[in-house]
Amino acid sequence: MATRTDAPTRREQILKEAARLFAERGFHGVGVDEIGAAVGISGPGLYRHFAGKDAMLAELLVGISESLLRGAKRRLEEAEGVAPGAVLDSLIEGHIDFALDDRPLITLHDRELDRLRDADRKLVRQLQRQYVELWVGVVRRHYPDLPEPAARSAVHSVFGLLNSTPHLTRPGSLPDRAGTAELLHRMARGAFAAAARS
Amino acid sequence: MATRTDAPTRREQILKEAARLFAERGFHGVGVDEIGAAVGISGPGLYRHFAGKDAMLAELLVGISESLLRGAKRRLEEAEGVAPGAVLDSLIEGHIDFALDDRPLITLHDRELDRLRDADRKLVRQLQRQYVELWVGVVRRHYPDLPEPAARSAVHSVFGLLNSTPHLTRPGSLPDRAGTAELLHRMARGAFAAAARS
DNA sequence: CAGGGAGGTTAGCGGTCGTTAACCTGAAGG
DNA sequence: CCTTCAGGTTAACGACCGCTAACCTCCCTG
Repeated sequence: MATRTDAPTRREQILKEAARLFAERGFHGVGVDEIGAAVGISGPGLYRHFAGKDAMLAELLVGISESLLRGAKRRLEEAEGVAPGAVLDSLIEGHIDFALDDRPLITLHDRELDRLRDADRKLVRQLQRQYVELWVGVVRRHYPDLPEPAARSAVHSVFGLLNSTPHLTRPGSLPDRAGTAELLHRMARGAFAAAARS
Repeated sequence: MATRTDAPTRREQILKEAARLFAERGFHGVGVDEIGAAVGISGPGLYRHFAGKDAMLAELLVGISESLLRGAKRRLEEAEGVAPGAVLDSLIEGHIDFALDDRPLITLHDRELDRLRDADRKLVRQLQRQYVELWVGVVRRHYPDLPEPAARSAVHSVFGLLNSTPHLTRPGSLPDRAGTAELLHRMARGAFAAAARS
């Protein structure tokens, strides 16, 4: 995997700033002029790169959903044959990395879905559903006695737990990334274990 | 406690519908005409009851925060002298009841805070902080070895877990309220216990 | 039975927002 | 050296939105 060292393209700059602004003030609370100003150009200049404001949100949400699902699939394949508990740990770790490193995206992910055009929303929902079902499968392999509906609820709840990071430590980045990650990981595992103790 | 049987006032109708709409489409995504239509009057008619759209959101958010804090204080007092674990259970139960019965409000509570005027936002934040600190105190009494910053992070994360209910079961009300509540309760307890296992 | 206030109505104003149109500019390529 | 084109610019349009103004209509009350 070529960890990119080249400068980000203008499109990428725009997406990054748009994500931050959308997460801070909501999709309808941000004007195109603000997004443009955040990357040093003026509002209408954005239309050289995107068809419209909606298209930016769509690309962000589809990108997140695909990235989450792709990462989870990769971790599932890599863990072929190992203990199901280890696979679950790997999924949790991946989700925490995402939540800690791409906080605006995680926020948008479950907050602005309904602002999408029908086709895009369907796609994002489908990707999200696949991601959830992948988790449900792993959880049930590790806790065979946990009924499927309960497992699905538990997965959603653990997502809520892991996605709570944006609420911690408002402005500056987290004080102790490793410690926070480890605490979240332990809590997620504890929550699943408690869900399985019928 | 006089469980009210009388009809809701117009103000209350408006607040309820506004909460639902704000939660569904975001504060900026809802027009006053829509809110009016939801209670059978037209947009400007709302101004007989509220100073403006901002005032509705402010009243909603202050109301939620006060209600949560008041309930938690009451539960804390009622549990004078009992085991700290039981107090924690009572707090969890209260928060779950709120999350299950007032889903739009719980959604607004951590989503639209930044749309408030400065004075209102300060007030709501202060109430939220008191609520969190009350939880932190109870958690630390039950798990004395858990350091305070970790306890605070754990409380925020458990809120994320409990507040995830709006994401479960999209349209209709939950299939099994009691079962859902019990699952959430167990998971919250498991998450706290895991956080305390250094 | 006057009258006055509570709670509506519609018309419209001023501002903002997303988007388009028309134009400009600097760098690359034949 | 001329052309082209990617990537900007400003001006402006149309739609929408929050809110006010002006008016109406019951219903209660002295």
